[in-house]
This record gives sequence, structure tokens and C-alpha cells, in this order.
Amino acid sequence: MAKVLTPRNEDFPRWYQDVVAKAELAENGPVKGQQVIRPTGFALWERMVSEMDDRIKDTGTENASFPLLIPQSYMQREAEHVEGFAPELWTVTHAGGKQLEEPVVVRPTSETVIGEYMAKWVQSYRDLPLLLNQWCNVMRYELRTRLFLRSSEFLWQEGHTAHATYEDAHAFTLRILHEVYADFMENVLALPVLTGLKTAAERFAGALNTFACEAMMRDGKALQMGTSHELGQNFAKAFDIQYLGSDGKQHHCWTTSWGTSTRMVGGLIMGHGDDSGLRVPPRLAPVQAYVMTVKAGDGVGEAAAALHAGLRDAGVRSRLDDRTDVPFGRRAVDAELKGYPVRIEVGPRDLAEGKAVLVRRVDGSKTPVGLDSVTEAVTQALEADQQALYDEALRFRSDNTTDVGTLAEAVEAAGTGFARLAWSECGLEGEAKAAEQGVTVRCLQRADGTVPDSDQEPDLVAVLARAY
RNA sequence: CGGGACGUAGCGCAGCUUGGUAGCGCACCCGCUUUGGGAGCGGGGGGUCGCAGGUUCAAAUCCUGUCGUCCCGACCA
Repeated sequence: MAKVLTPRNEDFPRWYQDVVAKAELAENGPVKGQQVIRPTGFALWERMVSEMDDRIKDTGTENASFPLLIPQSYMQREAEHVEGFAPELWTVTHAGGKQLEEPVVVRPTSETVIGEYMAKWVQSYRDLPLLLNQWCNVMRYELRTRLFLRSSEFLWQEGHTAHATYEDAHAFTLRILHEVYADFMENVLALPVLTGLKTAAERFAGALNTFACEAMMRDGKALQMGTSHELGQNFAKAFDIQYLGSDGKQHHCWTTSWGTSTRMVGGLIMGHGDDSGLRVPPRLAPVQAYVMTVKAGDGVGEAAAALHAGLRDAGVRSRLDDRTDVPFGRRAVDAELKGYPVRIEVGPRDLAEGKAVLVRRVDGSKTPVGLDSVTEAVTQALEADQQALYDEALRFRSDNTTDVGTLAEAVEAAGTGFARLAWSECGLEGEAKAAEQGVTVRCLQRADGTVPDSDQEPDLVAVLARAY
């Protein structure tokens, strides 16, 4: 078979670009760092949005929409926040052909505008918690960009909540991390993620603590897939988000914010893809089953259409390809590039035996299946392959995670994967030193892998890796 | 933003050293034969050579600048 993609082990970044291009996921926009997401890529994002949105709403959070443009003065109200985002801001200085009196910034994130409105909407402890989310685009100026992984404009979801107490805000931050983010990533994206606490160096600008989900890509590098921040009372004080408590006194709220972006599409590609292209986990897949005619023949088109209809009736997201003007090989290769979990091939030879061929993307296996049992076989395959992808990714991560005793060993091990080192052995100095060699502390965990409440806990483990 | 490489048709590239009317493969269009793993043959369309200056009778080719892309760093979802 002709080589369609640069092999992963030959040049991983090139392989990634090849997949993005050949699977028709996205391409560069006309302005530096921007991206055009094509229908095949956007369909993946839409499925992510759908699954994530359900989980977000299950926490009682409601969607709303806030403006793209933010007064520059808002950004400046929280000192660390401005400082952290200043290098990434896009600023609008003109409108209607005239210079603006106060420049406005294009949102890099919306803590500030939303904080302003939270302050209006929260009056009493009875208004709490206030749980908001918005799906939108944000812009951050970036020096080095890569499709999906880092672009100047990207799509995301940002949740913003206000709570009466520290405990409630803290608990909610972790609830989002586990019940929404990690749950979605592991059960839908089939990507095992480490959940942990970010070090001060990696913390969100203006946050008390940042928690994150980190996944391992197939080149051993880490990708931060989502973050959940407890903002303490920093923004509440900057934006005067106060409530009257049952004690008759005014109190500042405790706020949180949390986000996941189109970067997850990049994670999906690099977490599951192989030398033939994308491999999309069935629960996520916009197209789960791809029914294709192999070649023209008596009753072939009809049989394929019937199988397609049967699958749809059974709730399978099926697509029919009955084209006869494109050779079989090209269509098969294309289906593999796009990572459709299963393919049903129907040709005259199969029909003569009353069968179709079930091809599974995960392992490439081909199994003849009686026409009557195609739907059942597909359903079972989808179920099994969702698990197979997760298991494979988990195994890869375990095989490439090393427990080490010194910083030097950690940096060495991070060349191929994750290194686990006692935080007491690493420390802020070790973190800075590793950073010089392109290795960062991805997160801090307790020895048993659970998420610490703060970096002051004893016996924490630092996970070090190279990262995207 | 520093270091390196590269911008020639939608994609991948040759041509540049030694200036002289722009080429190849794939993709695209038409026809016929094909369709069980990127089909074959024949015919055809498409590029002010990233952009702007300069040198020259003449610039894809030489010079300067600029923009963009990729890789490595610094900054980051």
C-alpha cells in the first residue's frame, strides 16, 4: 500500500501535520496563528461539545453568553491576571475609523467581564452558588502555533462560578475536574488522564490553585487537556462580588473558573492516531460505522443501504458510501485516515454468501458477518473497541512512566515519557532547572495518584515530562 | 522574540550555482476501460515563481527589505 502519512516514529510532528491535512481536519487561516476547522474536524469538536455540555449541565451549571470585547480597565483590576495575560492580548484600538478613547481587548478568557456581572447578580447567600458556563472563541497572541494545539484563536468552554464558602468553591473545582473533565476524557475520548495540582509556576494568572488533566501523547509528551481553577477571593475582591449572609453581614464570594478547548482534538489525534491516520473512539465518533459498497454489482447498493438503515435504526451513527466513481482503495484509505471506528464492506462476493465484512479500525481486523447480524456485530465491536483504545493508551502510559529518585533521572526519563519524582526531591529549584532542559512539572499528586488540596501537603509526587 | 531551514499550480517538488518566454509527480476536468487496498490509457485546464524595492536590454534565478511556514529554544489552553 502506498504510504499516505509520514510514519510516526520517523517524524512525529510531521505525522501530526499530515493527519490534520490528509484527514481534512483543519488548515491555517489567512492571519498568522489562526485556524480554519474543516467539517470533518469540526464534527469531532461538536461531539465533544455535546458530551461535555451534558456533563456540565449535570452539575447544575447553566450556559450564558458574554461579550467578545472587554474594556482594558477590567483586565487591570486583578494584578496577577493582567500581568499573566498581557503578552497574549489582542487589543482593539480603532472602531468606526476612529481611535477609541479606551482600547478594548479581545477576550483571552472572561473572568473579568463575568466577574463584573456576577457582582450585579449576586446579592444574597440565596443567590449562591451561581454556576455559569459559556461556549465561545477566545484569542491569545501566540508566537509559535500549531493547529488545534496552540492557535491565536480557539474555541472553548469556560465555566465561572461563585460560592459562599471556600469549601464549596474548592469542592466544585474538583467536581468539575473529576465528574466533567476526567470522566469525559476517559470514558468518551478513551484517554487516561492524570489529575493533579499545578505548581505555582504553572498556575493560572490570579488563581489560588489550578488543577489539571494531563494526558500522554504517543511521542511520550504531555498534553494539558483541561484546567480547573480555584480563584479564592481574588476576583471577588477585584470585582466586588459580595453577598449578604444569613449573619446579616457582607462577604466576598469564592469563585472558580475552568476550561477545555479545541486543543482536545489535538489530544485525540496524538493520543490514538497511528500510521494510517486517526482512530476515533466509538463514543465520540461522529461517524461510528461506515457502510461502503466495494464495487458495483447486482443488489450491492440496495444491500448497503439496508445495512445502513438498520444501523441507524439501532442508534448507530452510520454513514453510507455507495459511490461507484471512486475506486475502493481510495475510499478505504480515506475512511482509515478519518478514523471511522468500524467499516462495513459489501460487495458481490460477500452478497453471494449472504455476508458483509466488518473491518475494525482499532486493530485492522476483518471479519465476515452474516447480513442479519451486522447491526449486532457492529454494536459489539464499538463497545469493545472503545475499551480497547483506552486500554492501549493506558498501557502505553504505564510503559512510559518511570519512578525516579533524582532530578537528573527525571529529566532523563522525561525524554521518553513521564517521570515520577518526590516533590521534596524536586522542589522549586529543581523545577526551574528541569525547565531549562525542556522538562516541566506537569502536576503534583499524592503518592496514591489522587489530587492534593494544596502544594503544602507532605509526601507529594511531581510528574515531570516534556509538554505541548 | 532568538537560532536554523524553507516559500515556484490545490499538495509534494525540480529549475536558481552559470540571468534569456515556467517544468515534473499527485490532485482536478473530458473520454474509454476499470472498481475486493490510494486504477490504466489518451486528451485537457490551472502558476504576474510569497510580497515590495533594486541591479540588468532581460530576474523564479543576483542584491536589499518585508511577510509567511516548519524545526529548536523562551512564553503559553
